[in-house]
Amino acid sequence: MYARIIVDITHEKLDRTFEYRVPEELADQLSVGTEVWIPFGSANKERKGYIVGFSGSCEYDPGKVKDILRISEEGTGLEARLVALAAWMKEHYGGTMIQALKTVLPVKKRTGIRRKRYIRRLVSASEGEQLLEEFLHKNQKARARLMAALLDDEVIDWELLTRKLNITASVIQALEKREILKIQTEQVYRNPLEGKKVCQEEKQVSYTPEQEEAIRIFRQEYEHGIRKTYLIYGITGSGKTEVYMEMIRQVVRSGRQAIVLIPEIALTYQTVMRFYQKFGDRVSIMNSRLSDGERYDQMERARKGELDVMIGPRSALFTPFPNLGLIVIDEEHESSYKSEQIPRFHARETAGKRAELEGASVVLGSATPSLEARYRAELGEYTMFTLKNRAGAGNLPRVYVADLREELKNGNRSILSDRLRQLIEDRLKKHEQIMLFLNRRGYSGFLACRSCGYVVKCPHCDVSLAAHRNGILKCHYCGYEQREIKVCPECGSSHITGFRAGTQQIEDIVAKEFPEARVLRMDLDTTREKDGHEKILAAFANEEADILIGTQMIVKGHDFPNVTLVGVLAADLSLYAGDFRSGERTFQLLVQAAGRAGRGQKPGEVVIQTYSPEHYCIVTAAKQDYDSFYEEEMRYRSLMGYPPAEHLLAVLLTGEDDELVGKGSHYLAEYAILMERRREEAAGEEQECRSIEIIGPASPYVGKVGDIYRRVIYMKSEQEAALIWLKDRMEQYIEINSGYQKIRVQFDFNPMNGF
DNA sequence: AGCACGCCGACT
DNA sequence: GTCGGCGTGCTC
Repeated sequence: MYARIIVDITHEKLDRTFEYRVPEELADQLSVGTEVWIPFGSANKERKGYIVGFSGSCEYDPGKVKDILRISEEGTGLEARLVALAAWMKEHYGGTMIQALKTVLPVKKRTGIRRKRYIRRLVSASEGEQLLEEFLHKNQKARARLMAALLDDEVIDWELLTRKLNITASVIQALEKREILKIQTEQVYRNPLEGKKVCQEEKQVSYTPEQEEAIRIFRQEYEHGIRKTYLIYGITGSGKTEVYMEMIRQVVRSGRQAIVLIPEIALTYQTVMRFYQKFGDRVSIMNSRLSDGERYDQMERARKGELDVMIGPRSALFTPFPNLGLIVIDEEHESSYKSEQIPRFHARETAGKRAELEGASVVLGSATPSLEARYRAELGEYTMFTLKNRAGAGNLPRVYVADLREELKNGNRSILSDRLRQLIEDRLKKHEQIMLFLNRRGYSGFLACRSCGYVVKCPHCDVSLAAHRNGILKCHYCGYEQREIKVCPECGSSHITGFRAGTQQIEDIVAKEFPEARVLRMDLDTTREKDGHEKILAAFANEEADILIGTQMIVKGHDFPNVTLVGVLAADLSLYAGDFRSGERTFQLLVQAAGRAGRGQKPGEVVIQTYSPEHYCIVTAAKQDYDSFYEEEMRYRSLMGYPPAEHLLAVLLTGEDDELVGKGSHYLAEYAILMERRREEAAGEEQECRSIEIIGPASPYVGKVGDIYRRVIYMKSEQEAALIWLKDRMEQYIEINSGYQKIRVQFDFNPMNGF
């Protein structure tokens, strides 16, 4: 018997499998995911590897195949469970086992010099010049290149030298021996929370009856060994965090550990401190600002049992706790929980699998639960707790919907409705603050009638068509095309145009209309500088400005007590963004934006400007009525077969040659149809078989990025297993066919953003 | 990543 | 010839 093994995943050049013979005595102890020691390379250096598969015969020259040495002692238990999780991720999200392993076991052992490495020049500039002469004279090109680089900069990082200047490690090492340079590694280890004072005074918290109920049921079930997924649906201010903390305390008390996932953007000092105050130094945080070393150090502390709670974004899900008891996912609906890298896993689903492997529970929380989570709750797979009452003071804001069609009829062509303009004036007088929010996405515009609100949609997919410069309207799901229309088919108006408005333009308009107001703008341009984000928010919090204008980024987190007016300038922009989640995203954004108004003592008001005031997303958001929104949205998803009603697999093909990508996607779609037909025939009378619908290939929203061309094929099915089966077939097909060598194919299950 | 091998100019 | 350094390709 032979095993396919991945050798030491820390090196990218070894990103493939090798075949090894399985010794008789080990045969019954090995399985996929087992960590083993193997001889590798001409020196038979002992290295660790992971088994990713078995076969009876070997493809490689049998004379050269070596034996597995032994099972790695460390690789049992925890490690094996994480590797099993990686195998599940590979299966469910596509990609290679190596990519999956790299995601799950982020920074491997501190073998030698991992982390960031720098080269420092030890000799003086004049000595360096001499050496450079010497190397040039002796025709030692690599050394000369290195020396010249070191004369320009005393310290250079390793990657730059090896990648860009093509200098090999042996050259650097040779010069190190001659004491011309020094190899330095960044090695700063510290607890990111160290130095922050711990005030462990147990504040007496009183819970609302709803909070108490959730805590009681969780405790009861947890004590009885019941492990499952809970969904806490709680409006803003209903005290979800207190509930999580009590649940975590319960779990920690029983000797187990907890992971708390929060969206990167919400990883604020306040949130972390709340946990820190409750759990002291047995809490650690993980964020993108930590260096690899610090991150590894935190992982190591978790593994050794020095921590009880880990807080962090998506990647914290893989914290190697020895005895994991609970995974909390706050703001569960956030799209940042879906990975943009292969494997494109969703933290919610992956947390479910990890919890199952570890014997842990999962708690999801949101004020606007994702359709997926709410649907699972309805199916009875999740237990839902509802927190409808605010824990503290504070009232829900008053929401107005401004009909931009009416404004147009009354001769107002401005970007600000009369209502919004009046309210802005009022707030400026009262010295209260205002947020203006433009929910723009970077997609090409859709076509809408400014007179009646009609939006041109795809007849097959019920998503808006995207306007292209050549006067063609395209559907990016199925490839449907039609000519741009000049007159609205509903009302005959010629005011049918694409939407185009940027934060910059809005800033100009606002400045012109309210010259006395102090305006801050927050978008990609103004936050590019380091900490630009925080600087702007801090300035606004200090009331250095009256009006803050921005995109998505201003509505998440951050309380500004003096903000009493929020204006959503064009709700339609995200409503017709052209993918099946547009409605859900719009509802979430509107509810969140509304939540920004009136966080302090003063009551808040919200103005939602739209051309479609009767659209259910707008109506339900204005009333803050999640349940009605869910009903409507779910009806739409079921009708169209979109997730979570059915499963959707997006296959994204990219490559430098447009024609090649076109052909490749065409053949792949043909092959998928063929396989699907064969699958149906094979299943024959077996009733379990349901069909897969294959749509496309089509050009995605962004048909070309840099010089890379893209195509997308969508596949829908009620059965996830059928889609996984088809994905496996396609992966095989791609591997055998040489035509796909120059095309990258990615799979994305239930994508968050349309392509 | 490490190691072997083949290539190339420099020097005994 | 042959030595030392460079770049490339392979490792089951």
